[in-house]
Amino acid sequence: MILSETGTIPHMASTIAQALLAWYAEHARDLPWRRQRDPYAVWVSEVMLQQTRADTVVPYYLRWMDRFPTVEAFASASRDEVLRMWEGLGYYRRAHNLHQAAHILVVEYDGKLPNEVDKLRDLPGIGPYTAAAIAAIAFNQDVIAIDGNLRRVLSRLIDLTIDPRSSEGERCLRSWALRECPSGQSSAFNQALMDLGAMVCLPRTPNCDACPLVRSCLALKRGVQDERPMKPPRKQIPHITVTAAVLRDGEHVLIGRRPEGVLLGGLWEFPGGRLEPEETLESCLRREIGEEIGVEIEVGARLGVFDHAYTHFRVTVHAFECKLIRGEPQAIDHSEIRWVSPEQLREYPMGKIDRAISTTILQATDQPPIEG
DNA sequence: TACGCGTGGGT
DNA sequence: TACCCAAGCGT
Repeated sequence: MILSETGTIPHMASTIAQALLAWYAEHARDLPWRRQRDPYAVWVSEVMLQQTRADTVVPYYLRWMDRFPTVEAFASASRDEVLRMWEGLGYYRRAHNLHQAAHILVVEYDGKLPNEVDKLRDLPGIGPYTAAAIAAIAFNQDVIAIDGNLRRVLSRLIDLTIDPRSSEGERCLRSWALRECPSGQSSAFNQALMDLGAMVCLPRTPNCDACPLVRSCLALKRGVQDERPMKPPRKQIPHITVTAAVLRDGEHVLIGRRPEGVLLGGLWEFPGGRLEPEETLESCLRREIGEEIGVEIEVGARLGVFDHAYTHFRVTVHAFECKLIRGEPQAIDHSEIRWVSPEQLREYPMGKIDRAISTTILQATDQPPIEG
């Protein structure tokens, strides 16, 4: 037997890797981005999958690849169309960075993704995980892409007693996985661990009976599988109250585009803002519209109340019909403002709450004639 | 290192 | 209800 330079036996998979890959060959999820190995498709899917479940991504991915089948097709699309295709997926900076990176690929790489981790890592929106995932899945490079699934699966397998998100914890997981990964099979190896985490080694009540690695799992052996991975305590999230103005001028309503880099950056919204202590909803809205849009308004009927939970805070939005009293609207806090008809609202990418307000406006506008 | 950045499903 | 948490990245 010839040993490689590192002293390991080449192409000799460990017992764990063999069991894992055999399980994967039989149980791999049939996901649309797995039906080919186009690096562009792998890239798009990986970015969509950041902090997002596969079931959620599937319809977005299919629509995306249908509309933007190549890097060039995507790069030449408008910002608003890209955001509309992304609307509902969240973390909108991902769409912005994806678009930026597409332009770089067209100009510097002939529209092709590089196969090296370091070059991938330089593209906007591609961090350590996504760079490794593309290198492994699309190019079969011997790297480990550590995501939430791998953190959980590997933490249990080796019974890691420290936070796997810490640099020390991640180093442990990576070096262990790299030793186990059969050279040249990183694509299947990485995806097998992800599928194991997504289907069997679940966050709560893992289905150890169905696990191909049940005999190797140290946490199970010690009965601490429910306490892995170790996680730091969470902080409480605040709940804020916000007002929003549906400012009308004849048939049109006013919307503004949020600047890039903030919450819901690049998306359109109904202007308004946070309720300060001792303020009424009405005075809050008059103040906010004065500050943001530079006009005086009269606050009319309440259009609706909308609740939403973001990752770091919870919000209740009170939307009001409003009329212009004095002044010409200006884009002060917004990058752009526009008067649009209710029907045009659907063309403007929006977050969850403003889309709900839009829908309420449209329902009030398009009230079909009552039959009978 | 810690935090801001969305949304939806599960319990 | 309220909380958890999911194929992370950028600063």
